[in-house]
Amino acid sequence: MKNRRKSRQREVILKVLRNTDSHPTADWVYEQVKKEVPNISLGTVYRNLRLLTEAGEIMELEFGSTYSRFDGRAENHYHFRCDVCGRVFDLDMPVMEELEDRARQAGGFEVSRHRLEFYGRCPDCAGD
Amino acid sequence: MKNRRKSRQREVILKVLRNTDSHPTADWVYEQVKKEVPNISLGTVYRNLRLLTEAGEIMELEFGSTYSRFDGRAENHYHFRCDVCGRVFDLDMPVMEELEDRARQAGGFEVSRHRLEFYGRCPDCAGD
DNA sequence: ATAAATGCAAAGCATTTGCAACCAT
DNA sequence: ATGGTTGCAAATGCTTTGCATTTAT
Repeated sequence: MKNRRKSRQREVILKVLRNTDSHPTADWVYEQVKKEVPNISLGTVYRNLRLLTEAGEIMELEFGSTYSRFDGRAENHYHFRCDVCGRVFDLDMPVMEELEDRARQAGGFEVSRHRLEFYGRCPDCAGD
Repeated sequence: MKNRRKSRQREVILKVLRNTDSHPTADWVYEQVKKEVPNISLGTVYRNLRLLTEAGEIMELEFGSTYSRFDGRAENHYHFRCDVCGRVFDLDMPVMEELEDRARQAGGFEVSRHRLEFYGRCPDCAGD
């Protein structure tokens, strides 16, 4: 791993992500960070989102095929994605490490992590 | 839903997907189908992959951010993705509908489906 | 006859990258 | 001084789309 220097841009990006639970896209993060660092470029946002993900500081979520969303919480947890409004919610339910044992047995894999997502309608969109 | 006419192209695409368990990309499907329908275009492959997914005949998997992979089995089942070689495997373990109840309780969502994926190393890549 | 499906090529669009300037250590 | 970081813009690369033509029903 490369030596990392700190940068204003990266710090603000991380702060923005830590202060929202909205699972924003790279572009949304860019817009927010611009308020504090007006001349930051989108490329820098992408580069730092990658670095922060690699460093285990944040989590990258790939839902629809278009763009990724980012989560300021890096520890494993589960998500719910609303089919109607597209919002992503963190779920308050325990992470079940046992599931990984079943996957190990199922195919002789070395399992290091898992991802569980639910889909449907959120309370706000329930009546559509 | 629109009326569907049958087309040679769509039939071959579905056949290719049903006869492999390799979770191919759109481009791989395109290359295979070309052997039987030499002048098919990539656009047609994409259009039909979409139609087949909407019709519930196949399943679209979004793993890495770049391209989607497709699975000829449409019923829910779980997957394992190797971090080293990138291959995706179907897991022979039961689908746990009960998980959806926990998500419902966790946030009052209407849950219609879920997705569970494991990551790590496959047997072939275990010694890296 | 009618509308769905196709091939082709152009367009879209999120993400990546090359490069010179800049800045943290 | 050294090399990680940035802004800018051009480039990528998967996927989508417009359009004239073909084809299934």
